[in-house]
Amino acid sequence: MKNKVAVHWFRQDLRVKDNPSLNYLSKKYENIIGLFVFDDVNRDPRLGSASKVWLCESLKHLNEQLNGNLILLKGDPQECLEEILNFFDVEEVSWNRCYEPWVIKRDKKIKSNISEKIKVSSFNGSLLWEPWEILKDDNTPYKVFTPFYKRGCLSKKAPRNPETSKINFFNHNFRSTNICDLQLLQNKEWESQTLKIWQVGEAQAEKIMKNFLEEGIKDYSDGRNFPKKKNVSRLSPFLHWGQISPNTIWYALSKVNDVGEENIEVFKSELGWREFAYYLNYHFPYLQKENLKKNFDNFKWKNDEISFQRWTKGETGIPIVDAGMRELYQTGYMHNRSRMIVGSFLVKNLLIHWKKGEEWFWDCLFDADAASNSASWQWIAGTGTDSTPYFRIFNPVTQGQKFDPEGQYIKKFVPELNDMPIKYLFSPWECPENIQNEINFKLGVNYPNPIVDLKESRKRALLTYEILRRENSK
DNA sequence: CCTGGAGTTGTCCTA
DNA sequence: TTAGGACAACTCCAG
Repeated sequence: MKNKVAVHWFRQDLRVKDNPSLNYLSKKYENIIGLFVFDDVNRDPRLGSASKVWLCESLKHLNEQLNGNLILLKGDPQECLEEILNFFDVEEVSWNRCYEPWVIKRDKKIKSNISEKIKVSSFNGSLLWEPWEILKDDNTPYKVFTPFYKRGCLSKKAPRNPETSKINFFNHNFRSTNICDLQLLQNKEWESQTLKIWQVGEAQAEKIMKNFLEEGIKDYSDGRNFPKKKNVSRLSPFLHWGQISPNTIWYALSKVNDVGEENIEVFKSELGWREFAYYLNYHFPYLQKENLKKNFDNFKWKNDEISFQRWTKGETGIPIVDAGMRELYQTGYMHNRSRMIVGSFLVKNLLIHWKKGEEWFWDCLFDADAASNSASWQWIAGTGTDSTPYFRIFNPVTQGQKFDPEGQYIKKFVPELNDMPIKYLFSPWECPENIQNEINFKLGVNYPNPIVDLKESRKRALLTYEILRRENSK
């Protein structure tokens, strides 16, 4: 079987290590062609701005890993594949699966079309457990995380062990689009600014993981709640694009010693939440667009564009919320604790539809992931199958005091409040005028008044839910 | 089919 | 100051 050419179609698996499709092909074929298609035809929704930046950087790295032999094309993958099949003497095409509804639909069609002339194989390169393999005894999908994870996943077979093969990428003379011609970048200041704290690529993913396992995992269970601490992995963008496999992380965790079983288990369960999001998106393909809990369909969301804009800019006048939103805009990332706080604030205090928040995150996050993003927004909004109960409304003042006790996170992203005494840092609207004068600060000038009263808006949210409940019981 | 226990991440009030 | 219970009811899940 040697000396034949096979095509590996890269999608959300931009890595060479532990890549099941590549492993499979490399055992059968001497020469492998690596293809990436920027599909701007079928994609739903379109890539967010941050994702485009990440992808652009990633493709540069991947091309280097392939010694410049990555074939980069733009358009409809079906047509691109046909072109390659006509040019080379291709024996087999293979890829790792994606799980978004639109991709499943697209790939199914492509597979049935080209498998008439050529062998096509697909693999699991991005999940620890296939969504269709985890079902309850009655063969229906789980809706609650804990039984899904513990009984559904952990008691099933262990995840695939990571494996890396030696791969020969074919030195070809086929056309390849210049990365710049994909028009992923708009030469905006924002693009280079956000990238500053990141280095993209497979090698970097491994480095970050190693560093996290040495430094961050130690106090993960507790420390992950504090935005200023270095206890979160920040591997999410790499996981999304497959620059590291969850399997690699899963088994690397098992080899870590002396950091406490609890920390390891909690981090593993976070990988479990990622699985759960993909699982929900697979079994409930409307996850991205509609409430999982249908009884929320009549909820009276507010159409408040002005408040929404101020939320996106981090100008709500609530320090911890603004810090989170500015972290997002400035770094393409937001700490998990802040995500919950700003999410709760948008959906409950402002009564703005979770979909609006989901879309903003989609555009700004380097780790923008359709399944995780939608599932998490539905969780915080209370519209998900297994979500926070509606009466649980985060108090951003308390949250700040608890999880940013010294205010370092707030001050980093909201430097206007640098001199604010800690007593008023989380609620500057309570700072008396004489103290404001002392620190040369004026509320409403140097930093905005809060756009809503926290107590009032909390009451209003509870009332709105109460109305929904009554409407539904009619 | 029935039944009982459980459900990521909170807040507020009260004693 | 602090710990404990209420918050509201439902659906999910497993025996």
